[in-house]
This record gives sequence, structure tokens and C-alpha cells, in this order.
Amino acid sequence: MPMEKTFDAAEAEARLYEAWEKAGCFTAGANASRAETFCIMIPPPNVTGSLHMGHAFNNTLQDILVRWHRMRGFDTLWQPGQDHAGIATQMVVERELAKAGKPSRREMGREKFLETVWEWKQQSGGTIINQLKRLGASCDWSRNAFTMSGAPGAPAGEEGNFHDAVIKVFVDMYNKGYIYRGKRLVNWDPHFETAISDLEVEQVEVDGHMWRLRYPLEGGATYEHPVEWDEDGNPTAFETRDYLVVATTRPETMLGDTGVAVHPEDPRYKHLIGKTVRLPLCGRSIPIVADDYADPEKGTGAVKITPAHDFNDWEVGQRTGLRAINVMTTRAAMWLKDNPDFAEGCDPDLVAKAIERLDGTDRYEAREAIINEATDDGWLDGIDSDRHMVPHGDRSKVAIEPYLTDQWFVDTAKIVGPALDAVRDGRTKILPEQHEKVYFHWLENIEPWCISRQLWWGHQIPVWYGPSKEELDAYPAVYSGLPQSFCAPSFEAARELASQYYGEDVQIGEFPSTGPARSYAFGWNGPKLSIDLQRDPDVLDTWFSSGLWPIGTLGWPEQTDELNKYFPTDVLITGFDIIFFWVARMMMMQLAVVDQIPFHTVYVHALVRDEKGKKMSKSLGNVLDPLELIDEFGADAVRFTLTSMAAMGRDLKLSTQRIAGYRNFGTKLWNAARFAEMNGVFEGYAPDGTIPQPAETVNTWIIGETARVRQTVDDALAAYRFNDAANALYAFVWGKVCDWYVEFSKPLLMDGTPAQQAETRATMAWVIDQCLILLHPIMPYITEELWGTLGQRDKMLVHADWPTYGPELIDAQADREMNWVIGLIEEVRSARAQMHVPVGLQIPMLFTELDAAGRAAWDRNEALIQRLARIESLEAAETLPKGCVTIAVEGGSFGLPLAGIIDVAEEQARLEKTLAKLEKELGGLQGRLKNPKFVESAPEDVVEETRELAAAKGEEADKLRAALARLAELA
RNA sequence: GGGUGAUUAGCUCAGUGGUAGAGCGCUUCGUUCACAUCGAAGAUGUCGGGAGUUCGAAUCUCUCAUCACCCA
Repeated sequence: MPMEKTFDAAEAEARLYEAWEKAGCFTAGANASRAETFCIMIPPPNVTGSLHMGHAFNNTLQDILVRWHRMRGFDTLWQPGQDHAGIATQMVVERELAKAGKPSRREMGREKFLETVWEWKQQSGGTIINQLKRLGASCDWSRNAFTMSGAPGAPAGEEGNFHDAVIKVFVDMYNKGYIYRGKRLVNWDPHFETAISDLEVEQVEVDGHMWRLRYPLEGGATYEHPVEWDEDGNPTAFETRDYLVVATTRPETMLGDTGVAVHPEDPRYKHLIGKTVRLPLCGRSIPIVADDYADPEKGTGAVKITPAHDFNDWEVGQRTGLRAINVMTTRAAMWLKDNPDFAEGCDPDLVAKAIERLDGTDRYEAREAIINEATDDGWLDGIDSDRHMVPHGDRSKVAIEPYLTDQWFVDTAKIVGPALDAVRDGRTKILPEQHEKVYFHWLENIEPWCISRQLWWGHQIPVWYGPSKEELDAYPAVYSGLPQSFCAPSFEAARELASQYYGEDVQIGEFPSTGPARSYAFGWNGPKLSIDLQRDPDVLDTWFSSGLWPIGTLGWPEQTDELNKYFPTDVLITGFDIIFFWVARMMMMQLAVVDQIPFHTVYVHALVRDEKGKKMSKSLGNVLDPLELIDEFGADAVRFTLTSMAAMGRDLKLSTQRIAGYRNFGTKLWNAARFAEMNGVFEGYAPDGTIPQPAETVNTWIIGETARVRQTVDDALAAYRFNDAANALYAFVWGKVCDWYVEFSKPLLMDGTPAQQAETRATMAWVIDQCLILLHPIMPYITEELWGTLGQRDKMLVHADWPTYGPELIDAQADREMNWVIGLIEEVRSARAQMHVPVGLQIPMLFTELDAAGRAAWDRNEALIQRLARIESLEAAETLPKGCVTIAVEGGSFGLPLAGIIDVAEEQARLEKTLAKLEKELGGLQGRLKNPKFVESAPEDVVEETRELAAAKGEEADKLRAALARLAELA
């Protein structure tokens, strides 16, 4: 049965993938024939995620490296898995509960909610796995990992031990003093009511206002405010003011103001430092402090300071000893009632009034109310419109509130050193190199990493709280509010620690951690003290667990075979957007935990954009769905497109037209194979790895070309130059094999001697097999399908042996000869087309000169040239007759007698144009050769090459000039 | 404001000192038995501007312009 004309990707892909999986082709170590290992960890997609273009790109590159190594016989593992995406998953499940009208998270309680999340995970968490399979990703799915596996409450099928790894690392780092709990300003997401890390904050430019507020000076203080200036900007007129004007974009925070800062050298305010102003609305008396943070050039030069609600203000407050007053709830509403910090130092009447009007109002309502009040009471100095950056939560999209809370932090300064050293001394390389700068810059200025989250879905912090001994001793006189912490992998272990601390005779129990953090209970039952420890309710940042991905997925802390074999892993392929989130943290954590680098190379790829260069985003509606593209063009076409555009460090602008082009490339390959099949090339073909040793130049030549492209592909992949590999293969398969070799083979296969036929069949079978093998990492499906269709094989292509032959297969003589033949055919075709010779017309050809090499080349390849250039005969001639088209090639001068067909003037024009081009090139070459400095300084081979080229061009030009002269004579 | 990168054919982009390239698009011709998801031929470039280093610069240096991204 003849092959179809095209490859049916839709039909074949699922079938082939299933066959690979069923045969265990992707399991760790499959097809290994050597001791070296090769391991890639997939950057774990969100369990809530679905495949987007970035994933498709990222995983195509990984798959290429993995398939390449597996075919080369490395002991290969591509470790897949997903991360549990704390906020995102909790958000998805809460939204589903709301949609279904079910009880909310808080209504159902922590345990029940987590059950629901696990149910959701088991139903929907596999989406992206199936999508990766459609792309052809050859991950070892039997090892699929999950960052929450083995956590308490994990259902059957989720028994891994990732949770153990996370908890063990927390405890170890805690014991080493790398983790601490502290009260600091954090980025607080008022929607999710949790802290987030500064990396999860997006700066969004918004149109807003700068409100100027008047804070009256106390104690009769005044200052001179400039109102007129001369040309040089020196003030010339002043007015006396008994108030300061501060400008703010966030008036609602003023209730938490505890100072006004001015620059220590600012002449306007210098004498006011140490004096006070009276805060409107609540009558708090707050000091005027000196700090460089106040920029005299900006606004009025006086800045209100709200340490509890602004990062810069916090710093100022720390430096100048100001109080920090929190005036907001976790939902960013005003918190004034029952807020002793707020009330302290204020006018009780004003406090009562403020509570009445503002307590519990949302921050934006409060802003409006305060501005109205200021307008009515005359302390609003003015309003300027102002475009400024406002931090937003990347998940919730609401404005982030700097918020003063107790959180857990990794003291990154203590573990950053080894991560910097590893890249500095080259043990880990980041490609392209420019990203190393980004890495260094971030790590050298690293801030403490806030790792606690006020969520339920995640690894609960393994710390239990109890009363301190001081508190017990002083009971009931003192409530310290400073509990004793016990950090341990389990409650039992924490109880051990507690027993050591409190003494053996104290009864210790656990109280469920439902309340606020750091609560505990204790009491005396007669003389017997009983203490209920309570676990910290917070969970860890998801990136804390993904930071352990390299060891966690391999079974650590168990010393598994896989861990010993595959760690440290080899290459990490990831997008630049998570260098901070993930790469840097993996480096720090692996080095801190097992004292080894996690991988020797990080390949950072660029962004996939739409064809206009815009970032793909749902809101712009310019998202290309990789799955739709796979449906339309096939996975191979999508993969090849992404690969061919994967130039290091450059963004990809993806257009469907380009994908269609590579789909066509697949069809081209398919039809070359179809041609071979139709000509019995694969009949009785038994590939045993031997390379044909043909006698025909054309066969020798294509074997050399194959060796050349194999070298190019290997070099390119070794250097992570994926586009070079793809483009070399494209040029070879289409430009060499299909355009020339298949055409050259036709006369041999159809009219050759039995010996010629046999060797040509053997060569073509081998060449096509090599195309399939070399293309397989990039286009796995169509190549596997052809491999199976064309012949009987011992192994599937996915496990075929990657070739190692090299330049020894290149025959310089065959190379020269075939290039001469191709050149001649192209010249003839070009002349014919320009002279409007009918395409199908067979014409005779004459030659006036032809050197020995040319003669031999002609004789050996006569049939090919005649067929492809449509020449019916070749004869020697003394001179070319009138009406003859001249063709000059190296070592030969040919003519096509076309009297009556061609226009002499047109031929003249054609020759002149060719000659002009030639002379221009020649001019450049000779100019260089005439320059003695060039001959002196340039490398010898360059000079030699230039000489040869000049000679060849000169010879060709002479021939053309002779032809032109002849034309002139005859005209 | 700081940093990084980019600017090459109509479009998208390769090209790290030695003959300016590819794909797409465009024009003309062509369905002879691998393929019209095809073939043959053709046109299109002061390599962003300027200066410098060099025998020689798209490539190295400086400078200007424009754009993009990251960080404040």
C-alpha cells in the first residue's frame, strides 16, 4: 500500500506517544549504554496551570536535550512534577466553592477545606501533564513529583515524601539559625490576608493624586516660606507660616503618622527640628525629625512619616526613634476602635470622633472621608494629579499594604555566599552570560526572605509554642507575650524538646492551632503543671518547597539510588522571569542543605511574544494556545518553530505562518521518504549501523554532507544553540537531500546499472535514516512514524543509536565535483529562465573549453546534468555560433545554441549584468591584494583564499567579456 | 534614576574581524510519475546616525538617537 501524501499528525501523535510510554521508553535509564548520567528537572508548573506558549517553548528545549542524550546512550532522567501553588490553588478552590454555593473556607474549617483541595488536585491537577504529553515531552511520568506529596491528609496516590524534605530543611535551617521569626513590615495582600514576598509584588503605574495637607506647628513656632524667586532660583520674598505642608498619595495613613521628617540642612526647617506639629483629626503631637530621606527639592521638603504603613517611613522611624502605629486591619480597613496604640497621645474627643466616622471603613473610603474633612476644616493645602507606581499583588491584583506583622524569615545573608561563589567560580554556568549579572545583582543585595503565609494550603510551619519559663515563674503577675518556640519535624519530637525545657514532670499536650499565631495554654492541676503547645498556623511560601525541587524529587532526605545517581543534576532550562524566585533560591538551598550545586548549567530562555512583539496576555487577547496550534499544525511543527527561533537571549515573535512553514518541512521530509519507499529503497534494507561505501560520486557526496550536518547538530546542541541545530537540519534535509540528492538519484535508480541501483538504494536508505535520527529530538512524531513505516527495526527511533561518524566521511573530491555539477546546472537553469526558454524544451549544449576535471565531472554525471538542466547533448565547438547563450563556470565555457529563440539584446543585457556584479566583487578582491599591508598582516590562508577567488572570478569575467565581444561582432 | 539588551532585505530574524545570509512575503514561469503543504528563476541592503581602532568593521571602542525589558 503506498504511503499517504502527508503525515496525519492528529491521528499518529496520540498513538505514538502511547507506544513510547507503554514500552517504557522514557523511564529513568531507558536505553542507557554508558555510565554517564544526564538529568533535567522540569521547572514545576503550577498544579492549577495549563500549558501556555512559554511552557511549550521551555519543555521543547528540555525534550530536545533529553532525547538527544537518551539516544546517545546516557543514563537519562527527565524528572517531571508540579508545585502546589499556595495562593493560586487556594484561590481556585475557594472560587469553585463559592460558585457551587458550598460553605466557604472559613465555614468548613481548615481540615475539611484541605480535603477539598486534595479532591480538586486529584481531579484537575493532571491537566498540564496531559498537555505536556501532547507536546511530546519524554518525561519519566512514573516519577511524577508534587511539592505537597506526603503532607498530612494527603490521600492515596500522594504518598511521596516531599513534605518530609520540606519540614526537615525547615528544622535544620532553624537549628542552624538561618530561620527566624520577627516583626517587620511585609508586603501584605489585603485580599488574601497573607504576607507575600517582594517578588510577588508587581509595580503598576496608576493615575492618582498628591494631596497636600497642613499640619499646624505647636508651641507658636513658625517659619518663613519662600513665595518669590529671582532668575537664579534664590528666594526673594517670604510669607510666615504657622503650619507645615506635607504631601501624600495616601492620606488614609495619616492616622498612623508619628513624625514629620525634614532634611537636616534644609534652611527653611532647620530651626524646627525637635519641635512638634499637631496631627489633624486626632490631635496627636508628633515630632519634626531630621533625616536625609526628606528631599528638599521634592514637594515642600517636609514628609509625613508613617512607620507602620510605608517601607521608607519604617526606615526613617528606625533611625529617628519614632513610634510605629498600625491603623489598619488585615483587610486594609481602618482600625481605630480598641486600638490602644492609636489612641495613645491623642485627644480623647477627637479619637471618639474619628472612630465614629472612620473605624472599619475601607482604606479608599477612608481616604475620601479624610480629604472631605480636610477640605471642610481648611487643612487641605491643595491637590496635584500624580502618576505613580503602586504595588499590587500578582495574584489578587489589589494594592499591597505594607503591614507590620510577625513573620518567619530566612536570613538569606547567611546562605547567599556559596550560591554566589558557585556561579563566580564557574561551577554553575548561567547562559546567556548576561543573566549572571542579574543573578549577582540580586543576590548581592538580597533582603531577608519572608517565608510564612497566612494560608491553609501549604506546608504548615513545624513550630509549636508554649509559655516561657520566666512567664511560668512569674505567673500570674506577667504575661510576656513572648512564647517559647519548639521547632521539630513532628509534635512528638516537639514534645520531647518541650519536656527537656520544662522538665520531665510537666504534662504536655497539643492544642489545635485554630486561633491566632503564637497562642498556648497552661494551668496547674494541683502541683502538676500542664501545658498545651499550639502549632504555628501559618504555612510556608510555595517557593520554599520548590527551592528543594532538585533533591526533593529524587527522594531526599532518603538516600535513594536516584539521588546518588542523578544529583547534582545537569541542566536547568527556565525562563528569565524566575531567576530570583527559583533559580537563585535553589542554588542557595541546595548548597545550604546538601552542600552541592543543584546543576552545572542554567539555560535561561527568552519570552514568547505574539507576531507584533507584544507580550502574550489574556487581557490583550493575543494569546496563542499551543494546544490549538498542535491541533492545527502538529506538535512537530510547533516544536520545530520554537526551536528554530530559540536564538539565545532573543525574544520569539511567533506567527502561525512560520509554523505552517515548518509543517511543510515535515511534509517535505515525508515525501522524500515516500519517494524512497516507492523506489524500493527500503526493500530488504537491514540497518546494522554500517555506513555505505558507494562508488558513485553523488552517493559519496551525500554521505559526506550527512557527516557534516551531524557534526553541526552535535556542536550546536552541546552549546545550547538550538536554532543552529534546527536550521542546519532544515537546510540539509530540504536544501541538500530533497533539492539535489533525490533528483540526482532518479537517473541512477531508474536507468542505472544494477550495481548503481543497488548502491544508490543503500545510500538513500542510510541517508534518510540519518535524517530521521538527527531530526528526532526536535520532531519526534513524524520521524518515529517514518522509522516504523519504512523498515523493520530492532528498536523504536526514540532509542536509536545517535551517530558518531565525522569528517572522515567527507570526500573532498566528491564535494568539489558535485558543487561544480550543481553550479553548472544552476547557471544553465538561470540562463534558460532569463532567456525565456520553455521549461520543458530539451536543448543541445556546446563547449569551447573544458578542463580535465570538468570533463571528468561531466562524464561521471552526464545523466544528472542532462536531466536537471534539460540538456539533450554535449558537443565540442571551435566557436559558439550566432544566437548562443554563454555559460561560464570554473574550468569550462559552455554555450546554448538558441538561434531564433533568444533575443540578442537581452542576452547582452544578461551578460553585462552578470559581468558588472563580477567586476564589482573582483574590484574589492584586487583592491585588497594590491594593498601591501593586507598581504603582510592578514593571515596566510586568508590571503591565499583571496588570491584563488580573484583568479577564479577573473577567469569567469574573461569568459563573459569574450562572449560579449562575440555578441557585439555578430549583432 | 540605575541596569541590560536591541536597531541587518517589505516582515521575522541568523550572522563575535576576512565574498552580507535564511525563512516568510513579493514578481515571472511551471502541475514530467516524492511532494502545489511543491518546483524553477528573479527583485529587494549607505547592516540606526556619527566618529575611532585595524591592512580590513554588520562584528571591537566611543558617542548620539530610537525601542524594549528588568530593578528602584
